[in-house]
Amino acid sequence: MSILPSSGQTSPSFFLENYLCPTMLQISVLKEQTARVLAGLAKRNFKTAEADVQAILVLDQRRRALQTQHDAAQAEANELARQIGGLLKAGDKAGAEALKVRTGELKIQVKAHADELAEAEKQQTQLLYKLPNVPHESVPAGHSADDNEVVREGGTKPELPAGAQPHWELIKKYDIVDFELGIKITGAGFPVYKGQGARLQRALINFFLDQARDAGYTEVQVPILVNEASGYGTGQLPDKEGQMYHDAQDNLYLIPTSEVPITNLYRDEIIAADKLPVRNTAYTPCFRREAGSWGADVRGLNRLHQFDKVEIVQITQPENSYAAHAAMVAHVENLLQLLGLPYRVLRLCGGDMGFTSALTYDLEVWSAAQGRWLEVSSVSNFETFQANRLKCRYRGEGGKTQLLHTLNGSALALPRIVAALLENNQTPEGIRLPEVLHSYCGFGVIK
RNA sequence: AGAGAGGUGGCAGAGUGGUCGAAUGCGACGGUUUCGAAAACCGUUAUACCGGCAACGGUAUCGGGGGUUCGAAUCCCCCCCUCUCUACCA
Repeated sequence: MSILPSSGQTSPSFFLENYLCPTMLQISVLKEQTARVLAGLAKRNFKTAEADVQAILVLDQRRRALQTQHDAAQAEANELARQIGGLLKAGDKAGAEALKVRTGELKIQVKAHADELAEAEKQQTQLLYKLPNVPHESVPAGHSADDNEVVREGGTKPELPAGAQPHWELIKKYDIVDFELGIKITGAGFPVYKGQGARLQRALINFFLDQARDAGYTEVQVPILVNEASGYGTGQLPDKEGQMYHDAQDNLYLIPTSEVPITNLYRDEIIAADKLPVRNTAYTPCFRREAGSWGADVRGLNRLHQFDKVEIVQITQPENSYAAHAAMVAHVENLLQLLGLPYRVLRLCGGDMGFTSALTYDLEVWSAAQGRWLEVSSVSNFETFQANRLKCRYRGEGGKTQLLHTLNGSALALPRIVAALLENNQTPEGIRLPEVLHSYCGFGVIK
């Protein structure tokens, strides 16, 4: 059965009502590793885990029993239809009519079984949708960002000169980002970059893409509008509908991250073993409605509706995914080191981790003038959680298809990097950019 | 946006009510042959679910959903998508 339509647009309710089997966690995992699942969900403070898992397993048993019955009845009906065909060919009309009696009964049975089966599957699916991914064993328990674990820090926090300013003052001083203009033509959260500001954006994008390419990632350029199936594939739908800009006329969504189009490239694919691991990178603008966010934390470039980001994505065999994950974190760390930004690496606790992730490291840079850490990257391993929906598989031992692991990370998101670069490197003579950017920018100092 | 054509296995492409999960070709894989390779020949080559330790058996799937029928790739209805021409346009 197909989780997603092989082609085409679908009505908004397609996935919820027509179910099929869009499981997120695999039933087999729930069944065989119940204790691990429950312990993991506890780290996420997921209160109803035990009852939900129980209910899913009971429904699963029921579902399978129903399918066995359904299949048996259907098999009998198929056999009778064959016989009727033979009889009619032989001219035995009476014999055919006699068999049709039984066939009529079976038809009713099959219909009843099919309805029950669909209902059981629907219920099961709805419960499965509620369950977040099971955290990796290294994930600490916790309720909020305060419980995240600082894994390590790098770089040195700068001593700022007297009269140092936050980036929202600096961008005015050097006239490189204009929020007022953005408000005029679009709205709040859509800045206009000007002059050296615009060139810095372009430089960072190129720098990040080149670094990713050097690290073995293949650059792709993807659409920034995606269809509904893609939203479901990576898990933005049905949950985070309100976070995405939506074009109702064509039922397309503006991507919140290029994770969505890049990962969906591999939707419904069985990837040949010699093509693994998949390593892709892309630059795209990203769009987030960020409904309901407000306050001092969102000043300046800290939080925007549109921002630029270079993303790295890997798709690996299960046994390799955590090594890949570590390599991705190291890649991002290296970027921050090259940029000379003080940073720290956090292992997110169960309560702060995204719904679909099994393990997430956040990388934060020190924003000297604001005196706070800013998240600039989030590197996650989704294990099979996304792949299960995407039907992204490879052929493993004995030719059996197996789900792959999907991973992604920001490498990097620009606005907060820009904020930190501006604040940390401010001098009376201007903003001294790190060496690696000079050739990309065509200048070394913003003034 | 207007008009038309079409959606079948990895690809191409037959198939208009019955043993069709689907001819044929290409590709891929295995074998024969060869010192080796090519060619030729032989064979294999979809996915998901259910049952089974397994061998294997069953069910479903010919864009999606519904209907007619004992039986649907094939007939009917609705929807989606793609292509071509026109219009528009970087």
